[in-house]
Amino acid sequence: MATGRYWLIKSEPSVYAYARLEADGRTEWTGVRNFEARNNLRAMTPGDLCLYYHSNEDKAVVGVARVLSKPGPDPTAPGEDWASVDMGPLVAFTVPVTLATIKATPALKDFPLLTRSRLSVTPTPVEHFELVLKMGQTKLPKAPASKPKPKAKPGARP
DNA sequence: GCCAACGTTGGC
DNA sequence: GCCAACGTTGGC
Repeated sequence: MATGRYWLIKSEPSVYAYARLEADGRTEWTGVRNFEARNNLRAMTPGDLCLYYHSNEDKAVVGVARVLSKPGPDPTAPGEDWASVDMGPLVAFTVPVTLATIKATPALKDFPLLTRSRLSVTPTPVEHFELVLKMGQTKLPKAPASKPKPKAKPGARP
């Protein structure tokens, strides 16, 4: 299916904050040194959306990033079997969704951020993605990349 | 700054 | 192939 998958990626804000991704416009997501996280990176396809979590200092999901390239080798580990992808900013959350809030939300008790707390790249079920987005009082920008226009609902607005 | 969780390494 | 030791992540 053309519809992309959903992920959660982590970064310490002092190392690479979401605001910096917005300033840069695009960055190569490198430095993942965990096999499972690497395999998750390799499963990404362009257009996939990632919740962007600030670990340590903020402990909150602060925005949505978008995968801009196919996965490739991680240039920061030449000759080794790691992976990277290009990421770009999509939208910053109106309100950060804190870890405390997530933990206090029963519908998110199986959110991989909680159940796989030490993994820096985790797949995220679409319902978790949408709920966190809603909790961040944020909507995705309309018609991002290569998706067909949404169909008008029959008998909708005048 | 401490500590729990857990992935990774290396000895046997 | 098991398991203890070690290192790292990340919350508190």
